[in-house]
Amino acid sequence: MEMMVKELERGLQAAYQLHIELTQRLIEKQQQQHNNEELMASMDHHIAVILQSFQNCIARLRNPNIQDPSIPNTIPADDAECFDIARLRQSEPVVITTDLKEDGFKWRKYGKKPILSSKYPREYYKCRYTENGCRAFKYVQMICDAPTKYRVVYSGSHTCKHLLGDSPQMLNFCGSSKSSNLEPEQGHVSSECSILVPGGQDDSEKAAAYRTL
DNA sequence: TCTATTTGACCATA
DNA sequence: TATGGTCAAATAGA
Repeated sequence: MEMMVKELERGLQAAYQLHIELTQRLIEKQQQQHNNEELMASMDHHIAVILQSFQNCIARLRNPNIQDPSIPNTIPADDAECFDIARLRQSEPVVITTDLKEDGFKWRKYGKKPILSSKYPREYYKCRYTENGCRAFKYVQMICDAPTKYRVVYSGSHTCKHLLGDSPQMLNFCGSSKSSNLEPEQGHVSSECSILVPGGQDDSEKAAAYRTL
């Protein structure tokens, strides 16, 4: 049983890595030629399906009582400390990344706070174009330093068009509409180093995903 | 001089 | 009341 979970987690992690690398290459390619939105959207869709399958299986194996993926799972206290459960329950997309390079948007840092449950401070960012009505924001928190990993939590939706390379089709955080009722832009494609955990998913899936990282 | 970052203070919430 | 989130003045860098 535990071995099955481990194997699934390994597959999930590999799928995440594939997602990250493919997305990164496609973004690079897109900056040279602007005609591969269909390919990106298609790739994103297939990878999302793969990731969801892994997450569902892991969640079910870890908690056989789960009848439906939408039913929240219980997360061990240890994990709760690591992953800030209060935030997870707000159904925001979370990204675990090893670097904080461009994610396709321009951000302005507006705050930094030490977090009690973590030895690393949390940094708060808003979209650079909030004055244009864009309500996207995120916060970044280092979750370990060797190797360096950051958890990035996104909230709100980008309504601005100021994306890197002026490619408005590049990214929209599907499922992040808790604080926005705006429609997602056409062709949501996750960004460089992104591991999307859309808000529609349940906590057990998220927790399963996090445990692998 | 403009823009981005830092940081202390204030506010909201549990 | 403790904690997290945001604001805004001060500061740094280009």
